[in-house]
Amino acid sequence: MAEATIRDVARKAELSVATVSRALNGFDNVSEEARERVTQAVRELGYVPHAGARSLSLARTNAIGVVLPDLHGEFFSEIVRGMDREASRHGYLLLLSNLHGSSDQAALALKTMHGRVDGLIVMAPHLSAEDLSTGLPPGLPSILINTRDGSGSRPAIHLDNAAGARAVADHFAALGRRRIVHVAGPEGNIDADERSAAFSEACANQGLDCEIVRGDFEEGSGQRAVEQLVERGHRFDGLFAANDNMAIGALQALRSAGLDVPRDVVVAGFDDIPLARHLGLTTVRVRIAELGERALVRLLASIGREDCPGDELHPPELVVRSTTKKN
Amino acid sequence: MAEATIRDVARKAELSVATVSRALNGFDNVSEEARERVTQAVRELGYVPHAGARSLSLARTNAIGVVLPDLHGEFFSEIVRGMDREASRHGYLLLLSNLHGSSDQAALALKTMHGRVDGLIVMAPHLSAEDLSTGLPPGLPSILINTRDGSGSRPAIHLDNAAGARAVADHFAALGRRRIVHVAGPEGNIDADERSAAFSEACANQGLDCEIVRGDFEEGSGQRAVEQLVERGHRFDGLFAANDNMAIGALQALRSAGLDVPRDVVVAGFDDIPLARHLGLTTVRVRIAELGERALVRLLASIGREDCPGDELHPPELVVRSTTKKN
DNA sequence: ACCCTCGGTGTAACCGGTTACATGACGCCC
DNA sequence: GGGCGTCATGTAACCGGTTACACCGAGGGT
Repeated sequence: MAEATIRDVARKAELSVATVSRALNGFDNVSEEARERVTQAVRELGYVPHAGARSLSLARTNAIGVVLPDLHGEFFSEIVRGMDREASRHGYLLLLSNLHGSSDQAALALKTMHGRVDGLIVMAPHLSAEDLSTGLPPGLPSILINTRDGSGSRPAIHLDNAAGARAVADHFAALGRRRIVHVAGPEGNIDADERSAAFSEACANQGLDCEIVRGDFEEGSGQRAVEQLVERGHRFDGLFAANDNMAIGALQALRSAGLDVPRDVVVAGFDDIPLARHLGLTTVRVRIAELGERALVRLLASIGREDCPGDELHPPELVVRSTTKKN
Repeated sequence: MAEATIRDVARKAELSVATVSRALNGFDNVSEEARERVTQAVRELGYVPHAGARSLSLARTNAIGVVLPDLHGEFFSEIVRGMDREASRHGYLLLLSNLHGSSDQAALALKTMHGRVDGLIVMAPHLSAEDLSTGLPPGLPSILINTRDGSGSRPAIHLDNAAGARAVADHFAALGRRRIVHVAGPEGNIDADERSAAFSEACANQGLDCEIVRGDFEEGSGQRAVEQLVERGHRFDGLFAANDNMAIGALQALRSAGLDVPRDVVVAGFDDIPLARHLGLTTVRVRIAELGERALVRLLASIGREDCPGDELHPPELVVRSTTKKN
């Protein structure tokens, strides 16, 4: 039983494909009788329209491409959830592509989307502006999230990493902490870079001593960072990790080393993943799902008519919990 | 600048579309010179092949449809991650569709996939076998996860909910607990139903007293369940929630009520989300990502050649942590 | 010199839908 | 009865690729 096509339906209903197509799409210039015969034939044949073919002739796919880096769990799940919520509200599907790895692979992933989607959401904190502009199919509406883009010519959404980092430095200063450690994210990642640059600047402004060690956004790297600091006898009374994952690893290591949080060391993270709330971790809240939702809204707008390109800066918000609360 | 098509490339390179197509796809019966001219023209025009059109003529999309219910965060993220890992290894993209809501909507979502994907992964614990068989496009390879399917005629993967639930009951019995509460998931959800049925049967076998209250898989419902039990003075020394989310809510409520875990009440959940490890929650480990990975592997197999339909049962594993550890 | 093979190329049909345009039937009005 | 508008329907081109098949020229064997 080969798949039935619209021509099979037309034959069975003794009508032309045009009429069948019109009937299926609810046009009003179709007689009641024809409509009847069509639904009958559809039922008998078990016909299901071929979405791919439809897209081709309509030049419209009702799908949005989502290109994400290989993300730490919570963040990924939340941002996709936000996008999905908005997408399904408007009858769009999400086509997912994780670009693990090299920029060649990234360019390929972007090209693969052409002709499959009506628009593209790209989040690639580790790609250069150049990789991006060569990779992005021209003429395909797209929106960038937390991505380097010199041009400013495309719609983009950025997280205000600097504001978040400053809030943490100010908070530490207000608590009277002076010797701070910052566990940064991987070099070249734009979020990591912005957070670390803004944080050390803010520390300098507040007269805080700030030591930077490098991590990779994974829990284990936060843990190792603290272990090494303790081992070489570095003293500090405040720790800011560039994301919650690393902060959580750091927490464990601090406690293993017999240091009390928040008495001996105050700890803060970044992102506000659900786990942070449960562990009482002070952090910078990002409202990830909203970010995804907003990206989709703007993308749909720019698919509809020409939408103003331009950056949009999402303000984060410091959430103080027990890892920095004086008691 | 309208999008360049393969015919534009052919014109510019002064070749036929056939030769261009062959050159682009790396056939070996193309002269070196022609190949050269094609790459040149492609560069000048900024040509990117139209994946949708390609799919139509090849009858192959290199995409897998994933239909999931509206999932609690961790689970969603993990299972998609597993699928994605395997998919991108084989050059497939994932087309996501969350079927929030009614079974009409579900049927629609399934149909929308026809002609866009080479295969379908469906996880719909709340759909009846009937809804499914009417909704699934025939002729499209598919695999079901944790889904009611009377027929057994399709490839399917099931979680051994019963074994997991029994393991918890046995564990509680071994700890000497007698008065047990089970916070079940939403009625009609196959996972919820299987867990609750197996658990109460196992309790009966072990001579345990088991009270069942209903939740909805969300954290808040676990919390409320405990609050109500405490309020009406129900005494119990063991609690098994049908998932970790609810177990976590229950934990909070127990502590607020001044009950000590594990001394007064032992608590266990189901799923082993990352949070469970951090909170020391005893639970039934599901290896969610592996489940997703495995689904994809089997689906690809059944796309290739005819693959044996049939169930596959994934054994879960009890992980004992501090919420039930005698100290 | 002839035939055959073979490698490179082009023409046109095809995938499964949509839709501009043509057609033909019908009713209405003068 | 002729002209016209309206409505349901059909024919065929089109979306942007792939590919079966035809074609052509060159080289080799006898």
